Amino acid sequence: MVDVTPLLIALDRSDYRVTEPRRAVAQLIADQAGHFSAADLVAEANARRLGIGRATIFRTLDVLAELELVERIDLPSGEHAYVACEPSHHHHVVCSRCGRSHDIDDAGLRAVVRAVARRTGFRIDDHRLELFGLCPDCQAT
Amino acid sequence: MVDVTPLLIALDRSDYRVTEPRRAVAQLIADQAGHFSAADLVAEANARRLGIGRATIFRTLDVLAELELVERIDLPSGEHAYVACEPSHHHHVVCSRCGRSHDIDDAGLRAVVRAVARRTGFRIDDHRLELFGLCPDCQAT
DNA sequence: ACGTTACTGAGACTCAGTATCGACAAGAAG
DNA sequence: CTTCTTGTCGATACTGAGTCTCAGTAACGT
Repeated sequence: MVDVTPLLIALDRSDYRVTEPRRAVAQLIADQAGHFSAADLVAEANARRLGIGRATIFRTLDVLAELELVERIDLPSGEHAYVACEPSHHHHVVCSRCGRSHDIDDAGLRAVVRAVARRTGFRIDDHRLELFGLCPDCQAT
Repeated sequence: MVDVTPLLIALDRSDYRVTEPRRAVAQLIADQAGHFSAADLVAEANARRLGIGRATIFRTLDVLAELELVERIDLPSGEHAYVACEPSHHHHVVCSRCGRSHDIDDAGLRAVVRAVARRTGFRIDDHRLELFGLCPDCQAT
């Protein structure tokens, strides 16, 4: 449940065209409560009879991932999923019950990366951190 | 290029049976230089005419992952891969050039996890950290 | 050596993601 | 407003990873 407008604004500012199907997919994404898979969007698009092709959904997800409006995550189960997020480098805590995610910033990770680089001699270019657990709401229930 | 024996010993100690196909798959894994995919093993098994079924390779990988003798990782490209490793909780630095990986321990990550838990209110149960970069050898080249 | 039962290979199957292609529409230019 | 270019569209065929089923087989406790 996010506002669509930021997605559309960012899309407009980019070199990609703002098309009807892309608006629709952006809306679908904004309506997702937690993380979602491409298949979820396809199913939802069909349910709403939007007439959007499967390929278009995958393509739009690629575009949005490219613009960092959406991020690919890998669930512990190994499945691929996406979460809507702010366009800046960061990581996510994902609730394994309701699927909602929070963005988190560095939180000391840079130091960890540096420590590992020093110990192993690797030059570290990229990293991925994903945290899974229960969000405050789901703990309460 | 790892020794197979630890794999076989651990397999023997477990409740799983030590079968010929599993020995063969363990050997294939021990022969891998860096990370590898299920498809790599299938191809290699065919090349060596081991007569091992595709399903068996997937099943054996599941077993070894269960025993934590092998770990599933997700490459930046989104592909699934595996690395052989010591059976204890830890993370990996993966060389994006040669694919070799090093195990790393905590390295301050626990503190990061705690910090995130405190800030977000999440109860964090599981996490995944993967680092990608160039190993010392590949930097030199 | 025997019997239970986990394991196996073959092959059909599912499902995510990709490639292709002719039709279409977004948006720049006039 | 019209035209033109070119990015994008939906349909559909395809690929390739991973799963499922099942009848036959082999591991290993007794």
